[in-house]
Amino acid sequence: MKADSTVPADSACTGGLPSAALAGPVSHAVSRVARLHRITAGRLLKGLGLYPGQEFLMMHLWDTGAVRQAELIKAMDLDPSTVTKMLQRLEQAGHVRRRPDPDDRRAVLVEATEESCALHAEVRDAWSDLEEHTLAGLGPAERAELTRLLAMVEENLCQETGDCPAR
Amino acid sequence: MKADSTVPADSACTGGLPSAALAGPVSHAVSRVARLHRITAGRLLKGLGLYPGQEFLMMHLWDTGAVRQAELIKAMDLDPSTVTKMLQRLEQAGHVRRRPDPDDRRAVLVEATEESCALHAEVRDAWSDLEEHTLAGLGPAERAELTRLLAMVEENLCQETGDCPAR
DNA sequence: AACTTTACATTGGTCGGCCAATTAATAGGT
DNA sequence: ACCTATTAATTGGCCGACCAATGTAAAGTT
Repeated sequence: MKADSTVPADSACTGGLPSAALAGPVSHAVSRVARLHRITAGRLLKGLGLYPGQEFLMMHLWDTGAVRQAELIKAMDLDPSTVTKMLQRLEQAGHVRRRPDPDDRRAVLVEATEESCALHAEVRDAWSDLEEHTLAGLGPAERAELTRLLAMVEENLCQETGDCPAR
Repeated sequence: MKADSTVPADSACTGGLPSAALAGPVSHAVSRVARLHRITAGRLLKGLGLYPGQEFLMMHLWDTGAVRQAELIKAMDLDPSTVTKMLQRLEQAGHVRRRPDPDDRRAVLVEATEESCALHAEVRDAWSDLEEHTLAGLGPAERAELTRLLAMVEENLCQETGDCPAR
């Protein structure tokens, strides 16, 4: 007998409804998509010696050149401690260099190393791949609409959490 | 002088383009929305003694009653080690009970505790709040469209990552 | 000048989440 | 029966990300 694991015998406190997707279908979808998206990004980035999340930081550094860490934190909109630890790892990996700011002795200047510049194009390619995999099968209008709707959702959530760039 | 941090002096290897949002606008948006969504969920769940991610698991347990851990892993589509650790914490918090499966001595049966049932409604309410905050300002048609587009994206990504339920 | 507040960065702890490797028990094949 | 997969779950290690608390340096106040 194959173990009838599909008969929970109405055990605990089941109200009889499939709670998860029912209480918040979009929230549910957002969570799942986010996870899959991150995994995909991770796979693409793995060969480049980066972990998902680090690309953002590197991209920003490649764009801006040397910046104060505080600026970076504000731009990425992440917790300061998160950035500190990411930078420690990125520095040890040779992707980033840090030096004290001569003008402000508590600040730190951060910049991408020359070696990391080789990654620049590869990361961009990886992200193009990611974007394409993500949006495969969606037409231009659908992509535009998705972008618009996500922007609205982001706006909603960021004025809720308080820490959004546009404020 | 206030440190002209906006003049990187064309330092590193800047191609002159804002890489991040340019290489993958939707991917970028997905990442940001996901983070904000998770933070919001965390805030709502904090009072209930749950951390973001745990609601899914609990909701599933509330729905199904006692299940084998392997079933749970398949249903949540998470890494086995992730589930193990989550369950250890949830067990210690008193939300979950585990016992060996008599029919299969390597398997473990998991179920929500009676005390956790009090959370059931609260979690559902929290998720309703979350859903509402997320979708504020979007009309029914827009919500439907967003749901549809997210489902397409999820389909794309899950057949890419390999571990998707519908397969 | 001395004091207070604010800003910058770090450390320590916790959680979700992944991967890789391990142990134990069930199935399968010969 | 024996030996070999295959499956179930755990452990340890790592990373992103959060919060809380700390120490230091710069601004602002009196």
